[in-house]
Amino acid sequence: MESEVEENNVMANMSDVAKDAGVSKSTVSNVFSGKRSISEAVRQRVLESANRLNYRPNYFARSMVTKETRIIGLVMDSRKVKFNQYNLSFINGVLRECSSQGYRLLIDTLPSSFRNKVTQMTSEPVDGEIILDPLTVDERVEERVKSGRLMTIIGKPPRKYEAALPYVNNDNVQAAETATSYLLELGHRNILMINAVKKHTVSQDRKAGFMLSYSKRGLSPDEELIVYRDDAVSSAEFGYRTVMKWMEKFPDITAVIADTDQIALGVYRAAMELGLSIPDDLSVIAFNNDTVYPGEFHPPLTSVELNGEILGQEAAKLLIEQLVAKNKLVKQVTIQSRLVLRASCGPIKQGFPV
Amino acid sequence: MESEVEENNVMANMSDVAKDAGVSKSTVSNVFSGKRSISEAVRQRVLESANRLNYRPNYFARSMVTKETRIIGLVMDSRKVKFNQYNLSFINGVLRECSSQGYRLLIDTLPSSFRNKVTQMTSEPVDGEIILDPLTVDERVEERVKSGRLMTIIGKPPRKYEAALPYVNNDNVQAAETATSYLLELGHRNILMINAVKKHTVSQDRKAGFMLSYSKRGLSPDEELIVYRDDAVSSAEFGYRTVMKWMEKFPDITAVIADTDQIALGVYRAAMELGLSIPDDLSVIAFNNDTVYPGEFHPPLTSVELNGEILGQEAAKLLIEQLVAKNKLVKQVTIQSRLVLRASCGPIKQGFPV
DNA sequence: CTGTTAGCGCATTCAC
DNA sequence: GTGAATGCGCTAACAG
Repeated sequence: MESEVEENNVMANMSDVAKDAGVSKSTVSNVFSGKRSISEAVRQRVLESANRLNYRPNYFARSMVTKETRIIGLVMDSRKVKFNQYNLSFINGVLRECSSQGYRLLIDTLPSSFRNKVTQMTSEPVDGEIILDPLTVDERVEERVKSGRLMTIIGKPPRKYEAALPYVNNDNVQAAETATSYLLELGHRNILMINAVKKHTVSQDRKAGFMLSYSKRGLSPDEELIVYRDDAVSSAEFGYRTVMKWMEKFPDITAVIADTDQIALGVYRAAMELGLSIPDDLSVIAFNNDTVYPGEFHPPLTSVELNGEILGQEAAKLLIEQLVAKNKLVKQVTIQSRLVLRASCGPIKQGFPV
Repeated sequence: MESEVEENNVMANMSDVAKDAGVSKSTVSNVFSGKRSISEAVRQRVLESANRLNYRPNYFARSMVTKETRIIGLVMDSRKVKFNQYNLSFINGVLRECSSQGYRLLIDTLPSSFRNKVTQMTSEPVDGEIILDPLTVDERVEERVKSGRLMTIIGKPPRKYEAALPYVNNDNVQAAETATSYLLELGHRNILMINAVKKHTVSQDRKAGFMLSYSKRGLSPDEELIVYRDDAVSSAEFGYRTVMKWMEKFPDITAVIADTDQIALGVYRAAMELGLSIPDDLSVIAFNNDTVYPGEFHPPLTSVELNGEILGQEAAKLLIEQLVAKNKLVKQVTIQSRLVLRASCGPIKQGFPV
């Protein structure tokens, strides 16, 4: 009993197994690495010994000589130490790809205060990294470019590196255009666009798509109907207040495009309070950020699926491609969004002013 | 130019730095490990050389000799390859603790089909692990106990190891009792309890807390008012349908306890449709699973905060304690839930039957 | 306070 | 097919 426990704690190494199986170390090595074929008899003998001794090749010793870790790093925004729900969909996508290609995922969230201490200044134990929430000027990217580390960015990379770094991103112009066009086709003309925060580039892209959709039809929107989210109140509250306020000033609004699910939550409440039926009196579309499931709205929310998971998966795929190619291949992937029709949009009411 | 790029790609090692700074390898080692004090002059000289050569100590080489990785593994349920939003709060908690103690987090999600291939059978590059979503009989735990690996479990551990393994868990009995007592104190007697799925142990604990609260007051609930969630429809839909159905059969229901935020979403909709005002006609409490922010309900949802983040943080803390102590210390942490009063509950209407 | 030496556990030349 | 050396980059004992 005692000794059993003892054995478990002291990890056997390759020599132990070689000795036990009566073969040389390199034979054991080849059994586990599969690099050279070993006779089935010997193979079995080695595997048995290994099993009996509870042996597994040491991850680090192997990595040290092969110079690869088969670990991918996920680098989050260091200003916050928290993933949000949209990040979660990226992660799940990354995870799916890693899992299918045999990579592990390391969350890199050590504050720079830590990393800059001399005793913490180590190389990262990863083959490459995925950068989340890139900034227009991003020192994480800067630092990695300088030391020649491999990476892929999710989102729009720092302008400086836009042509030099691989990234995956949504086509935000197209996303907004898709939503807008759908509503225009239904006959809506006065569409309230509750946009992202103004300082994020995504809001500019969305505005562009919105405008583009109108102008392609020889129309032009009332720019007063584009309102930017502000951070002061919660998303739902902002959606609610905006609709309440704008509907009063522009009573001929017949449709709303909402930046996120949560905003749509507020839009729904405002509609309810104003006695507006969705979709009969008001059509609603949201850019889906996987926060509230569209099916949990009533009526189910028509949305532009941003596909966070796909983005994450593509990012992982792109990074692993680089690792295998062992050079920095610069490839940019744009994911088109898809409009998923549910029940929150309808044609404009007959007799309404157009 | 050329050579600059070249230098970046070929990682310098300790000997290079030692040579460049004119000192021995061990001096360089000590500068970076901080194990022995080095004269400031030499220290600076070494740091400069390191900086110039873009040197950082190799993570794996260090780990190989120190026998510690300063990496914690997060082991998810291998049947699914996806984190849900409740998992996310655990992760954020774990991350916060890791970040403050200088540990990295490795997501372990490789399918066992992969891990069982001989060429993939390596030791895990972690010092210890946190197990998510434990099952009543869990082979992940089984396997780790056998090989003597350190771990901490979030949730209720397999019965077999309940006394032998460290874990952190909510006090689900207390959580349900708190919610129920609050409503009973407000005068409610007919409380609809929309419970978790029956096969999960949590639903039994919640039922126990519910019953306990009544019996402490010499009351006893109508057990028909305890209904278990089923997986057939979405959470919100289930909440909606249940309230619609039960209110018809038991029109004297004046309060609802909902298993999750999403269910509460459906409860709110049902109330709206039945013309019931919250909280005047119907009080609502939910166990908060961080899915929809309570403030995004209208009126804001009173809830029992399950504190997923705290759970995650405590789990990490517990695991790191073990790592430092270098032995399996068995300690179990129970987190009490807190009732957060918002605006969805009120006293029972006067004149109502009690 | 600094330098020398010997491994950590493995993969990878080579010979056989 | 198999086995004996060499070294990956580092830390930890030494000795000076």
